[in-house]
Amino acid sequence: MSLLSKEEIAAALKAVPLFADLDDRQIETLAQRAVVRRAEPGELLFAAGDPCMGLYVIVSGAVKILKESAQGREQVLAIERKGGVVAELPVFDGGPYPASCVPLEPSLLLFISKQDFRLCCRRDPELALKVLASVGKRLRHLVGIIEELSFLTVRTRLAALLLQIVQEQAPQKAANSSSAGAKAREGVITRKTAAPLRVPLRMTQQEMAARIGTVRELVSRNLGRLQAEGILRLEGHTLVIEDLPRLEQEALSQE
Amino acid sequence: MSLLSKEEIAAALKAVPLFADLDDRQIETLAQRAVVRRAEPGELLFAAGDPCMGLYVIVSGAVKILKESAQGREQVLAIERKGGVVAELPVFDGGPYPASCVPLEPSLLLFISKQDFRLCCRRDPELALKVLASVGKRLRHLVGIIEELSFLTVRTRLAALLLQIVQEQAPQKAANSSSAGAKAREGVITRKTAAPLRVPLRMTQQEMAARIGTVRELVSRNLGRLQAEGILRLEGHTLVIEDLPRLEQEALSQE
DNA sequence: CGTCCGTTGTGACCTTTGTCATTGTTGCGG
DNA sequence: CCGCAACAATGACAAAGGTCACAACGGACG
Repeated sequence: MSLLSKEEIAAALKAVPLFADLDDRQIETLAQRAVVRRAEPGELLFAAGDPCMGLYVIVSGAVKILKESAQGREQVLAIERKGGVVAELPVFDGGPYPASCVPLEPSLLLFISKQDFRLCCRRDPELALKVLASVGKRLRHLVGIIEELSFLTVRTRLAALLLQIVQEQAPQKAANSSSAGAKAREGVITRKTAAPLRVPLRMTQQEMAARIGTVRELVSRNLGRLQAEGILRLEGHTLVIEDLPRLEQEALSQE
Repeated sequence: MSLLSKEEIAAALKAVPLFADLDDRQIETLAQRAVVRRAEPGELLFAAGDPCMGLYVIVSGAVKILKESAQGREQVLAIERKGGVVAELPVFDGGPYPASCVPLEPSLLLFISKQDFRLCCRRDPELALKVLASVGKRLRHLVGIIEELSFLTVRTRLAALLLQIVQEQAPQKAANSSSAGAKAREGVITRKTAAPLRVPLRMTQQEMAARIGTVRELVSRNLGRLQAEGILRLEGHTLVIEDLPRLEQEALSQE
C-alpha cells in the first residue's frame, strides 16, 4: 500500500511537466532508480546546509521551501505542488541545499539521486534546457521576493498575497478586473458593488507571515486594517473580498 | 581600435570559465556571431522587463544587476566582473530580463543571441550542465539576499558588506581570523590589537545603500556608529578596520 | 459539556527605518 | 585660488516594524 509499482512510478514521472518529453527509455531508467518517500507536515524533508544528495519530484501533496532565522522566524521561498520538482538546482553546483523543505500536506515524493539526474541531462540536452527554463522561473520568483522585501511595506505585501490566493482559488469566478489586454472597459466587474468574492483561506496567520517575511502580529493588525477599510472581511476561515479593485490597488501601491 | 578581431573575440570567450572547455569549433561558432559592445557607467545595458534578446559576456570592466523601485530606490542583485556572464538565465525561459544591468566601469562586452547560445547548449550537454552550475551559484546568492533582508538589520547587513569588501580587497593580508577549518587556534590575529587593516573603499555610500537595500542616510549613520564604537575608521576613501573580530561578530549577530 | 491547545486580537512600548531639510566637506576644473 | 558639484553628516520627525504580555475565541476530543 505504501509502495508504488514501477509502472506507477513511471506514470508519475511522465506526469511531471519537466519530464514530459523524455522518451520511454529515459523514464524507465529514472523510474528504475527513483526512491519513493512519504512525508508528513512537520517533518523535515531536508534542511538548509545539508549536503545535496538529489532532487525530489512531488507525486502528490505539497511542500514549502523556506529559510529559518536564528530567532525562529521563517521566510518561505517557494511552494511546490503535484508535478513540481524541488532542489533541481543544487544538484548541479555541488553545494549543499540552500534552504529547507517541509511538506504542507501529507505528500508522496520520488527521490532521484544527483548522479542519475545529471546523467539523464547529459544524455538528453533537451532535458537540460527544460531544467534551465524551469530554474529561470524560480529565479524570477526569488527576484520578486527581494523586490517586495526591499521596496514594499507589510501591508502591500499582504494585499499581494491575498490577491494571489484569490486568483489561485477562484480563477474562474472573476477574471481579474483591471487586467491584461486593456480591453475590459469600465465594465461590471470594476464597479465597487461587484460580487463579493468568497475564497477559503487555508492558511494560518503565522503561515501568511512567513510567506511575506514578517511576524504574526503584523498580519493580524493589517488584516484588521483592511477589514476596517471595507476592502475585505473574514468569516471564519473564508476570506470575503468586498472590494477587489481596491485590493488590487493596495497590492500595487508602491509604498 | 574600438573593434576586436575574430581572434581576440575567440580568446576572450575562451577566458570565460563557463566556456572553458568548449572545443574550438564551438568557440569559433560563438565568436563568429558575437557582437562587441562597449558601455559606460550610467548607460543602461538592458532594463528589467525588456524582452531578452541574449546574454552578455564581460570581456573587461564590471557591471551590476539591479532592480529599481518606483520611488527611485535601488537594490543590487549581483555584480559581475571580467570573465563573468550576465543574463544567461532569461535566455532559457523565454521571459523578459528580470532586472536591469548597468556598467560600474567602462566595460567591454560580447553579446550572444538567445538562439546561438541555445544551439550551443543543445549541441554540448556539458555546456548546459556548466550553465546550470553557474546558475546555481546565482540562486544561492539571491537566497542569501532574501535572508539578509528578511532577518537582519541594516547595521548587520552593512557590517557584512564591509567584511566582504575587506576580504575581496585584501585576501592575502589576513586570512580571516575565526575562519574555515577550526585549526587557527586562538592565535595572534584574533587579539584585538591585531594589525588595523586598511582597504580602499571604492564605493559611495549611495552605492553601499543600494547593495544592502536601504537608503544613504542609514549607511552614513551606521558607519558613524561603528566608528564611534572603535570598530572601524574612515580616512578619506580608505576604510580602516580597527577591530576585525568585532566586525565579524557584528556581521553574524542575528538581529 | 467542559477542557485544552492552537490560533487570533490587541494594547503598550521600543527600535529601526525612512524622510526632509540643512549644513559641512572635499576634490576637481577653470 | 575659487567655486561648483557631488558626497557626507546630522538633527528632527514620522511611521513602520517588531516584541511582549495577555485576553478571548473556537474547535477537537475525551
